[in-house]
Amino acid sequence: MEHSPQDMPDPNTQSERFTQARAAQAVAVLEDYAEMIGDLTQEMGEARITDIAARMGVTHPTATKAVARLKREGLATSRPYRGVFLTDAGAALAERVRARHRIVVDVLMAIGVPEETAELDAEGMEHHVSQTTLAAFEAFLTQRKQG
Amino acid sequence: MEHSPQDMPDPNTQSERFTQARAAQAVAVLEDYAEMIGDLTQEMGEARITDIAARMGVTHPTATKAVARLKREGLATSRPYRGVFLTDAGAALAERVRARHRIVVDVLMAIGVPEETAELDAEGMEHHVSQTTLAAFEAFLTQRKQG
DNA sequence: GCAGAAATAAAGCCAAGGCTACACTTTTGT
DNA sequence: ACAAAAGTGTAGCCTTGGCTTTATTTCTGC
Repeated sequence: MEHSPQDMPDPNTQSERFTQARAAQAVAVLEDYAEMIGDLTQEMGEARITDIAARMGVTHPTATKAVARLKREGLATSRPYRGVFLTDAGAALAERVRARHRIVVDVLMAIGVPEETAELDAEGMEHHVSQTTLAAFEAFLTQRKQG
Repeated sequence: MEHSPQDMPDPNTQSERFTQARAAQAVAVLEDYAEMIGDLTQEMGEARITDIAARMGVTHPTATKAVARLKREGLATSRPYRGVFLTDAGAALAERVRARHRIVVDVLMAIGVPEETAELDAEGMEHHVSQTTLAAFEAFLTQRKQG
């Protein structure tokens, strides 16, 4: 006797969702580091490995590895014992990430989430917010402001 | 001349956010598999490795490894060549995850995100939704329904 | 200008979560 | 009943992203 999964999405649809979520997660680290380097460059004049590591909550070798990956992906440059700098592509990514982060936090707060919690949760959530969802978020915020 | 990062959160606060996001990510796989096993058990009578793998979008060895981790964590049981079953703890986790998923999807849709996109994005976002945010989501949905 | 402190680099370990390839059960169909 | 198909298990490889330890370089204070 065959049971059929009436209440579940079909296997193909479902597997694509998980696959996509994994893909989003794979770029999350790049996004976070790019944004961090951008912020530090802007605020401190340069982004040093030690500061990056401290703010990301990792040890400096871990930060160094992440920067190596950024360089490999063409998002950053650095020379030994010197700071890290974003390429144009890296800066563009950082800016997109920064904007998206702000919108996610604003939406959470508009819904009633306290600011610190919004910042906390947004840090993980933002990487999974698609273009479509982001557009809906912006529309929602605009409407709230005007209404 | 010293630049001070006036527009950035202090390093400690910020590192805690990233650390927490990483912690959430670490349990995401457990949550996803637990929910999947629960769903399959309910809908098909049992959860077989092949079905789990197909729906998670991975190969069966990968699913087997994940199940091994679930067993190690006391969330599931299985015997060779037989299906996978959730322990009480696993079933409780699956139910929490299922409920949270539904709420996240509902919130996204209430904000104006199309259903399929909501399902897609929720799959990654949900793991980063804290208790506090979840409570705010529920309040938001209730208010919408009543208003 | 030099010694000690701080920062960076380099090497090597670990677990997680993907994969392929191959071996072995179990189920199925005739 | 037994051969073929399907399902499952196991081994081994890769990358990522953590970590510690140890070297090297740069910076700083006197």
